[in-house]
Amino acid sequence: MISTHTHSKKSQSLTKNQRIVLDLLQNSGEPLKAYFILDSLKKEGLNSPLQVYRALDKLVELGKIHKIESINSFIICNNSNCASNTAFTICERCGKVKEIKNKYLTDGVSDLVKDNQLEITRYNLEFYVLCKSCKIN
Amino acid sequence: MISTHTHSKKSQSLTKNQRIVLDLLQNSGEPLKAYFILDSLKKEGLNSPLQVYRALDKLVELGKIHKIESINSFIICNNSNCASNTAFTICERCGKVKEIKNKYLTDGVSDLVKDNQLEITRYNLEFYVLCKSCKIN
DNA sequence: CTCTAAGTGTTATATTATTACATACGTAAT
DNA sequence: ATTACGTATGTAATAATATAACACTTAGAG
Repeated sequence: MISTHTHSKKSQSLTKNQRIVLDLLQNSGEPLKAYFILDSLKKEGLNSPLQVYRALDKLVELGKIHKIESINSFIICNNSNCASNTAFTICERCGKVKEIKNKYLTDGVSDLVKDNQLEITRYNLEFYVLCKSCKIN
Repeated sequence: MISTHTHSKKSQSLTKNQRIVLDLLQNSGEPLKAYFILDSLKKEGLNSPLQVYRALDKLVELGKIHKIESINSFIICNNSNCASNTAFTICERCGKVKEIKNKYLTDGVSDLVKDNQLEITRYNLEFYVLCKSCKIN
């Protein structure tokens, strides 16, 4: 953030590996596991786990994807700027994951911060649910 | 839950492996990793990861301990009856974990359920913070 | 052009968790 | 008391997830 007139590096400068990993997650829309990503991108030139994990780490850092801790999976961020704060529902029956952004939730988080005098840097919320279609069937 | 006058099985019938794993977590109070537990309990007769994981699974199921997904660790439940709902703060600097139970938070969760018509079966909330002592130093 | 930060490619290895299978144990119904 | 059944055990093997170490390359700032 030193130069002012150049294009922001962060918005453009994804490397090849970061790009292809991001594209895969984007096209998928679903949470994917690192080794699945590796297998899927062998033909694009990814050969080792580390290449995948490095790209994933960077993309998480940039807020472009999220890690869903309880299923060791990564998913594209569907908000433009949720940074490192994430909240998901995960269907216990079919495994379907949805990212949620909810006024009540964010308010709840704010209150929690206030109440406990915590300095929350980020959060990861995982709600296990029975999704609507699984509820019906 | 068929017989009524016998002691509740669930409250008493921990097996030896479940007992020693629970005791370790109880005495520790900190989150412990499965393989650390294994090493610690070699002298008590635990020999394989599976023995540990089976005990841990059962204890989680009984609500006596929780898994903290983002650090692959297990911690004693400090509430008597939070079932499978968990909320933790994790200090990003020192790693210290605290289980939290907070009116604002549970209210927020309730609202979220109402708002999204979700049938939440359980949740796992992990808040990364700078804890008080790390904040000072 | 040169320096530097970040990324790459590769091999090896560490860490976390499960499968499979044979055996034992505890409780309840016969 | 014996059988049947659900749950736990012990053990070996292996799968799944993630990182360390090291030499090399690239892109962008000055």
